[in-house]
This record gives sequence, C-alpha cells and structure tokens, in this order.
Amino acid sequence: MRSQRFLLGSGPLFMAKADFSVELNGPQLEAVTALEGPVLIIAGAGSGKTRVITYRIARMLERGIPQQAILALTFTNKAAHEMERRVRELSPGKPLRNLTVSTFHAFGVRILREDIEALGGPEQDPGEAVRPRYRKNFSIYDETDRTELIKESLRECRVSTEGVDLYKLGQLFSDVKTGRLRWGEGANSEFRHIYEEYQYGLQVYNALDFDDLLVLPIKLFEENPGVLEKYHRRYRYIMVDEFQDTSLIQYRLLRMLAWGTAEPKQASALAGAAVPNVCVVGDDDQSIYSWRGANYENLLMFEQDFPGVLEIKLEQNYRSTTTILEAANGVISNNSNRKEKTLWSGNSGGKPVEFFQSDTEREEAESIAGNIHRMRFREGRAWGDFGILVRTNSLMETIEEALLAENIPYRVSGGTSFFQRKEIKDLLSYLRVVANPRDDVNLLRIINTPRRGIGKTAITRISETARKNHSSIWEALERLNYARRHAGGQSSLFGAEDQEKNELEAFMALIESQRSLMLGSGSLSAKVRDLVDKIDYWSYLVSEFRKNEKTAKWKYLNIERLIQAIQDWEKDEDTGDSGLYAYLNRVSLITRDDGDDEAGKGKVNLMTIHAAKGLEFPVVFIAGAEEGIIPHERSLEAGEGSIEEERRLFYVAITRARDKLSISSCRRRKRFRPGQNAPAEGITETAPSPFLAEIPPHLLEYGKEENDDELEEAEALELTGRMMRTFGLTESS
DNA sequence: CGTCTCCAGGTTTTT
DNA sequence: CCTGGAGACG
Repeated sequence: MRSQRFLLGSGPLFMAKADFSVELNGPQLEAVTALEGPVLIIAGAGSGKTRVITYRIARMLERGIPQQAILALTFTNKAAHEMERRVRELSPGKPLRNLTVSTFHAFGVRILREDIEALGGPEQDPGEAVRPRYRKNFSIYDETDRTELIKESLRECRVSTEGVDLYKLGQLFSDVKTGRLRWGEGANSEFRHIYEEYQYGLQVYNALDFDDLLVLPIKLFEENPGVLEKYHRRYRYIMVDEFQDTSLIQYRLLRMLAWGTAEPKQASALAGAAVPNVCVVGDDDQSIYSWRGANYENLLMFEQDFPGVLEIKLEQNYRSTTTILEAANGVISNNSNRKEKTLWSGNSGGKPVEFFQSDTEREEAESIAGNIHRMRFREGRAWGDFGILVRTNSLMETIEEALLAENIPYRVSGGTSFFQRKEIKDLLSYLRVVANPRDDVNLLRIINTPRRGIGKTAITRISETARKNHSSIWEALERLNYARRHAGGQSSLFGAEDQEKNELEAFMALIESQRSLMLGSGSLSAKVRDLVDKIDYWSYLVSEFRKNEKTAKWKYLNIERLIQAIQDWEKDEDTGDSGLYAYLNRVSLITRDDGDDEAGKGKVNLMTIHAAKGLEFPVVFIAGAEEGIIPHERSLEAGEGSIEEERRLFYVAITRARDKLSISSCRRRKRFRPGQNAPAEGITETAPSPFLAEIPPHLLEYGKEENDDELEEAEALELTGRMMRTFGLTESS
C-alpha cells in the first residue's frame, strides 16, 4: 500500500528506476525490469507476485510500449479485474482501453468474434448435407446450456438419459475436446456418436462451449497463418499469471501467439531468431486446478520451448508471520515432486495457529462469527480484515446464516453466480436469441416463458422439422412461415391449431422486432427494460409464484438489478462498445459471483479456497477442516496425485493469512451422502482433517469453545468500540 | 394438449 | 432448501 502512495506522489508518468528499486527487493526488481525475452518467475506465496506483474506493465507503459502490444492473461475474471485495477492505480489518469488484461477464455472470445468466420467448415463425409459454419454472433454455452444440449443429443441418438451422469458425460466431452483423452484411450467410445451429435448441435446453433473458446482459436491459427500473424504482431509483450494452472491447450495457444507459428520452433531453427517477450509467473505449490486440465509441467515445457529463459525466484514472503509460514511449509513439505524453493519471512514470530472443534456446523459458524466480533473490538480490526475460507460452496450457507444473525456485514464470492438465477437466465436467453436466433438451447428456454401456449408437442414437431433440414429451430420456423404464406395460408406444418400458429407467429414477430431494435442504436438498458415490459415478465412471475408473492418480488428485484447493472456498464467510461454483442460477450463468461469490488469493501469475505487464490487477509478462518472435506472424498476417488493437490489447496488456504490463522472443524455434520457411521439421518461423525497433523504441533493452539460469558464480554467490547468512535478515536487501521 | 402438483434427489473446486 | 421431472388433471 505504502509503495503505491510513494509512486503516486513521485510523478506517475515518469517513474524513475530509483522508484522501483526502493519499492522492490533484488529479484523483484530483476523481474520487473527484464522486459525483453522469455522470463520464468517462480513466485512463492505472498512474495509479491501480482505486484511484480503490475509494475512490469506500468514500466512497459512508461517505456513507451503501446498498450495494444501488451497482453496479460489470468485464470479468473476476478484476477483479471484486480490486475487491471492495480495497473490503473499505477498509471492514474491514463485511459487503459487498449491494454488487454483478460482470462484465457475471454481472450479466445475476442479472437473468435473477430475472425471465426475464417474458420473452415467441419470435416464432412462426401455427400453429407452441407453443415453450417460458425458466425460472429455465436452464443456461448455455459455448463447449464451444455447439459441441455447433451440431453438433446442423447434424445436424438435414442439413448435414454436414465442412468447417465450428465455431469460426467460433460466432463468426458471436455476431456476429448481438449485432447486430454482420446476415444478408446481413456474415453469410452460408447459415447462417441453422442459427442458427435453434440458437436453437430453446437454448429447448427452457432454456439460454442467453454472449451471451444480455446480450441477454436488454435484451429483458426493452424488453418490461417495470416490470422495468427496478425495477433502475433500485435501482442509483442505477453504475461501469464498463475502459470501453474495453465492447461495444455492454453499453453499451446500462448506458444503460438508468442512465436507466431503453429508448431513449436525447433532448436535448430531458433538460432538468431528473436525470442519472444513472454513472461510467465507461477508457483507449483499453488497448482490447484489440475482437475481442469492444469498441468504444471508446463513450467518445464516453457524452458524447452523458449530457450534462454531468465529464471527468477521470488522466495521472500512479505505476507505472513513466521508462524503461519512454518505451518504452511510443514504441510506442503509432505508433497513430493516440488520445484525446489525456500520461502522465508522477514516478519518474525506471530500468534499461534488456532484450532477449535465444535459439535455441529451451526456452532462452528457461530464461533467464527463470535471470534470476528471479539477480534474486531479487541484488536481494532475492520470487517474487511477477515477472510473465511471453505472447501466447497455448500459449506458457505451455515456460515452466512451465522454472519447474518450476528449482524456482520459480509460478501460472498464464489457462490453460484447471479447470472445463473433462473429469472436472469430467462432474460439473458432473450438477449442471446435476439443476438443469435439460431441458438436453440436459449430459444427453447424462452419459447414458452412467459407461457404463451406453445407446448411440448408443438415444440417436438418443430424440432423434428428442423432436424430434417439440418437447421436450427428458428430457421425451421422461418421456412414454415414462408411456405405457409406461399401456400396461401394453407399449411399443415404449423399444426392444426390456429391458435398455436398464431402464438408461434407472435413469438417470431417479437424476436424479429427486438432484433432490429436491439441491434440499432440507443441505450441497451432502456431496450432491455422495454423488453421486460413487453413480455410482461412481472405478470408471469406473479402467476408462477401465486402462493409465494415474496419470491416473485425477489425475482423481479433481480431483474431490476440486472437492468441497473447494464446501465452502470453502459455508463462506465472504460466500456468502449456498449452494444448487445459486447454485453453478451462480457456476461457469458461470468460463471461465478465475484462480489462487487466496491460494495464489498469493508465487509467480511466468505469464499471457497479456490476463489481465494491470489488474495490475502490479516485474519483467516478455515472452516470445515475435516476428513472428507479437505481432502475432499470425491477428489480422492480420482486417485493418484489428488491427495497432493488437496494438500496444495490447504497450503493455499493457510498462506492467505497475514497475522492470524484459525482453523476449525466439527464433530458432526449434516451430509447428503452419509458415511458409514451415521448416528442420525443424514448426520455424519467427522474427524479433523489429517492435514492438521502436518502442522508442527508447537505452532498450534487449541482454542477453547465459546461460552455465554464470552459473548457478554464481546458485547461489552462493542460498547467500548462505540464509545471510542463517539470520541473520534479510530477503531481500525 | 398444456399446466399444476408432488416427490425425489443433490455439484469439489471454475471458465 | 430448491430444482427438475413425472404423472394427474382440466
């Protein structure tokens, strides 16, 4: 924090080298100033990694490297936003519209929106009907949409969905698409024709799944060296954060972009060639996404593919106390296969790591809430100083309840996204269909929402016609409509019922009119509001939730929030293009609620460990540290290296803490799938996480359980706190 | 044919 | 608890 103030105060546009050297230690300075050539930074937890990256970018800008030549890739939206924010802080007043800081997926979308039409058609058997090509207005399918399409593909192949784990099938498809498995080698060929049907569906609907966002740019580059050349020329300075989490395809994309060629350069061909300016930053101990294809062996590959790599190790931890760091090292040292690294801290001593065990999850949550109150008053901490980390999303609920009950302001990030709520999905489906009428999955979601009397049979009939013509539903509707008009209003195609015909026509008219409206000029939020009125979504909610007016209101409120969010986005000066497509681009990749940055300030942070990566908090609680949760039983089923990954996860959780770490578990927990010893329905006896035993015992302190006296004490302290505030004394730093 | 109601089931982590 | 699917009802 102090460093930023220093920079801001010392002439932001001309940061002299001296500024950096005051702010940074030796290796950090080296990492920030080595702008040319390939650089590999092994950055231990809390070693100032993000700072190094942001300073590098600031330095590039200062050196006159144009914004559009800089590309910084991250893994989560949150990390991308955070990085952008910090660069902005370092370059105040400077618009950064041409600087690309994004996730790999968002970057893929960017490329595809521009150039997907250069992609050749799919491989076809001779004589097969011509398959549709992707267009620029493609839809992006999230997990839910993808599951819908898989279901449809199963139906199409006359395979019953019974006994099929759709989730697993989706994973299998993903593994195949990204080249992690091949049919017959790990991937059960039984599902191959369903996969092909699924792929076919995506093409017909002009839709891409998340994997396509990485796979198709690669394909595009392989087929069109000219297109690759364009991007290669533009992005002359590339940085990748959390490199240990890159998957193989992400790595390939990076390599292509950096070298400008589809194939890796052979060592012999490298002599004399300018080695690209690529800087990757990672920490193998924090690799926690291998289940998603992350492969920290990329670190080794990088050294091979980019000869002359400058390797820098950042080993000084600025974040945590020695106690916390030793606890973390105690845990992680149980992993084999690590890149050698000794993390040390200048912050000696520190409070012991606390561990407490409660009887039930409710009590655990309550004692965390109580502890937060107490520490806030005793130690003068702000709400924002606390982070509560859990292994799974489902563990957050009880904790949220306790925080709510204790009037503790909090924000969650990592919960299911706002954009996954049904009412929001409905509305976004309208926008998607308007943008891309070929998008069947979204069209089917709204064709009868709000109810307009288009039922199952009508839909089945149209789907069949569509299928016969190798077209989407929308195209089938157009064709039917056309045919009917030319047959003088006589057609059996729309079904016997006049009413149904009218409903379908009305639906088409709605989409068409919205299409010309939405793609025209004017404020998107205003147009969305009109759409909501036009479809009378409010009446729909009222009738759907007749007995539950509160739900209806709540859902409508969410719609309002969405419109408000669109408006805010429109007004944001960093939004270049505020059209429909730009909005959908942005929104389609948000799968998680990252919590509002601004609104979240000054609140307790509740999130999954995965979501906490890259963050730090003065006080960290790790809740639900039980066997079966961390390490997670489902993860262990995956076998082999999974225990090590779970350990890394625990390591990441520990190293989020600056001064104080508190770990908790409970003796009994409600579980959906009860274990072997279940004393009551759905309740399992649980043991503390085996990882706790890996923390050197002298660093651990067993917390006493909370009792009422202490609660009273907390209340007394609250009184003191209020008095302090009354007298104008600051309560927190 | 479309809608309503009841019942079972249930996601480890994210794009 | 909430969602989604199956079956009954209008």
